[in-house]
Order: sequence, then structure tokens, then C-alpha cells
Amino acid sequence: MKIDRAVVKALPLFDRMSDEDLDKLLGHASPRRVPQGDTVFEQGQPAVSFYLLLHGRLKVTQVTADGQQIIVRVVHPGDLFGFAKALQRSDYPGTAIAAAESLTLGWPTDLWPSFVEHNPRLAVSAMQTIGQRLEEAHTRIREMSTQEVERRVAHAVLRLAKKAGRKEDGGIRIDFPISRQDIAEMTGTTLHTVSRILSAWESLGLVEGGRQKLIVKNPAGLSELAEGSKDQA
Amino acid sequence: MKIDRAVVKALPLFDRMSDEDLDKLLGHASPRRVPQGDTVFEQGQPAVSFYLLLHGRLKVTQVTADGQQIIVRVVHPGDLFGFAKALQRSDYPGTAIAAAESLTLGWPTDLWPSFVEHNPRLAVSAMQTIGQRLEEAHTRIREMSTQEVERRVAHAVLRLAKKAGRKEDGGIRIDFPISRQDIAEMTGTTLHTVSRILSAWESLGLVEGGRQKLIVKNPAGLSELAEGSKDQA
DNA sequence: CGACAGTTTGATAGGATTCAATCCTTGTGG
DNA sequence: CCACAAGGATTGAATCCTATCAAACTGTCG
Repeated sequence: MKIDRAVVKALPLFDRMSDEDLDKLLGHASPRRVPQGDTVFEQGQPAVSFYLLLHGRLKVTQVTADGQQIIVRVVHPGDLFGFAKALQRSDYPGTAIAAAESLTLGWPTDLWPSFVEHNPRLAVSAMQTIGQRLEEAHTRIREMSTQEVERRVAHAVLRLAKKAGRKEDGGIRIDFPISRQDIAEMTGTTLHTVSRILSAWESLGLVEGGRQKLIVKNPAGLSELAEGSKDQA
Repeated sequence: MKIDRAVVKALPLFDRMSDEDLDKLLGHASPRRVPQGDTVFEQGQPAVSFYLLLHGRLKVTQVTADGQQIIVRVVHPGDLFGFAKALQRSDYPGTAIAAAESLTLGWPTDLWPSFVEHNPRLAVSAMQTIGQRLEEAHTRIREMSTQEVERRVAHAVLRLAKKAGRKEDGGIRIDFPISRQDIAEMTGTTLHTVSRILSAWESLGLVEGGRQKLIVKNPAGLSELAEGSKDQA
């Protein structure tokens, strides 16, 4: 399969890299088409590769010892994922599963250290990426510590709309199949509660739901909910 | 104030650095004694320096828009902290306050990029550090999503015992002043609930409480609680 | 047109927060 | 050295949000 160099070059992570270096990088990369529902790697497997998502959408999940599942994060096009080696561990901490048909680019994990040492710029960029992810994690911790479920769901939906939203007639549609269960696993609640909340929102005209479908009709209204306007009164 | 080079050199983050480079590094560092209750930096301030904790104990807190406070993490001796620049932001995301009298080493933030570019090894180490922190954050998210309060508190206490425990007559003492409120802010609950839980544990002989004091008498018993033995039955 | 996966909705129970009051402990000042 | 202030901790009672249990519904796919 032919890899479009321009696509990769457009990503912030690689934009400072010379064409020469980039070609060398792409020379080692293996593209892979991932059908919906298939996994790129699974929790506990040895980390043999790290990846870049070119197209589609992935969910990274973790299963706890007692069988409960959570969604750690959603991978959007342009995101690097599965670089366990950078986290100083030899196996993947989670499972990456395609929420929609996806296209990934994979490199052998062994190449990571040499990449980083040969391209300090890349090292800095990668570190910033992880840093941002850390901040997102802290945001989530903060939300889960201090906010009730409805606000957390509001935040999660707004984030999805921003990261994976596509404008549509009178609303922003989440551009990949997403279930109530998924949202529940992102916010630390149950699908029942999510369903109730979305139903309530739908009757308020804030969103429009459906089977694995979600359209935000009134982002401003949702934001108000998310920010907890009740304190302002 | 004289800085003990050997102390710094012993840290994993710097152990691969040459004496020469290390001296250059320390030449730019400013040591600072931080009395209990004082802050090293505060949330929202411009990130002028990044730090290393040599001695003592710090709590990194965040305050939400509506005034609620959470403890993001506890900084232990040997930990790097406050490197907001690496997270691609110009201000500190949280406040670092001394839980006990502490000693820090600070460098101007501007030096960070040059450090990293001149010492790829350091870049890798730093990235691993952030990576570990990310994992910790995910662990916390997972716990908050799936576990009831008592198990979360058990985990938090065990972590504290491991990171800041000091053996004592028939128990492991958390070696810095810590209140129920602190534990509540670490686990996303209220001090009341924490107090009730600790009281219950004390009557079971698992811990011994007191004013800003906590001694783990039976780590194994606590672990059992933390792992959720109820599912095993 | 079944069958299944996803969704909705009702009823119930329970864990945790909130509100409130009291009790300790520690440090300070007279 | 003792008393008092002040922050910290404990405990009770009531409430409420959310999970759980349970059942029915519906859109979609083969």
C-alpha cells in the first residue's frame, strides 16, 4: 500500500522533520487496514510496535481484574498510540479496538529509542503529546472527583463533538458509531444512567440520540450544563 | 548552600549523566528550603522554573472553577515536578505546597529544551517519568470508575505507605502530616466518609489513626480490602 | 421475518454526601 | 503551668443521587 507522505508531514508531530528523515521513517512503517471491531493490539500483549492513526477512530480500553471495562481514551486521526516503550513497559496497558474502519501505520518498538535520539525535536514533541495526555487524564480525575454524573457526561459529549464532530443539518454529529455503553465507560457510570440523561437532554432539545448515534443540537446549552451554571444562580 | 552532587547522581533520572554535565546542571540550580505550609509555586502562575525535590514532601493540588480542591499527586524525594514547559504550557497547572518541611532544587524553565536536546538520555528518562505518571493517572481513573470508596481509600493508603512509609513498632507510619481531608481529596470523596472508613478499620485493627497521623498495622489485610476479596467468595 | 444488540424505562435499594453537633488534640498566651 | 482558642476528627440523622434489578421496546441485519 502506498503511504501518502504529505498526510504524515502535515501532522504536528512530524512537521519539523526533513523529507529525507521522514522517508527513512516511512520506510520502516507498515500500514494496516483495521475493520470495525478488530483490535490493533490487546491489553497484556508484548509491545512489538507503536502506531499512528491515519484514518478512522479507535477506542483504547482497559479491563480490570474483576472484569469491568473502561475506555481510557479515544484515538483520533493524527494521534500516536501504543507507544508503551516510552512508558517504560514491555506490554500494552490497554486494548485498541476500531470503533470504525481505520487505517494505521505501525513501527517496530525497537526503533523508538533511535528515533528519539536521532531526532531530539521528535523527542520533545512526543513528550508534549504525552504531557497533554496527562493533562487530559488529570482533567478527567478532577471531573470524576468533584462533579456529578450529568456534568461529566456533558463534558465527555462536548469533547467528542469537538474531536470527532461533523457539522450536519442543525447539529454536530459524532462521526463514528458510539453507544450509550461507550459513553458510560468513558464517564465512569452505567449505560442506564447515560440513557436516562440523554433522554432528558433529548426532550430539552439539546441532543438527538439514536442507535449508536449522537447529534449535539445545542452545544451552548450543553456547555452551560457542563460548567455547572447552578452555582452562578 | 552546598548541593550534594552524590545525592542527585543517585537519582535514576540523572544516573547516566557524566559528572561534567551534572556539574553544569547543578551550576544553574537554586536550592530552596520550604517551610511546612508554604508553596513552591501556585496554580496559574507563569512557569518560570522546574524543580527537583531533595527532601520532604509536597502535595500538588488543583482548585476547580467552583472552588473545590483535589490533590493531583504527592511529590516524594527524588521526584521532578513543575515542568509545565514539557507539557507545552506556560503556567503551572497546580499548586505545590509543602506537607512537611522540604528542600527543593530549581532550574529556570528556559533551560529545559537545551537540557533535553543536549542530553537525549535525559529526554528519554524524563519521558519515562511522565509516562509513569500517566499510568498512575489512568490507574486512578480506573479506580474511580469502577471501585467503591472504601477500596479507593485502601489503595491510596497502601500507595502512601509504600512511597512514604517508615517502619515503626508494629506498623508502617505515613511519614508526613496527613489529614482525613487530604485523603478525601486524593480519593474523590469527603473527609466524613474517610473518617468513618478509617474508624471502621481501626476497630478491625487494620490501621491506627490520629491527628494528621496514620499508621498501617496490617498491610496484608488492607490489600485484601483493596483487591476486593468479596468477588472471590 | 425472526433474532439480537442496543436502548429505554420503572421500581427499588443502598452507598455516600450533606447537614449538624460534639469531641479531641495541639499549640499559644497569659 | 493552665486555660483557651482553633483546627482536626468523630458520629448521628436525613437525604439524594446513582447503581442495580427487571422488563419491555426497537431498529437492524442476515
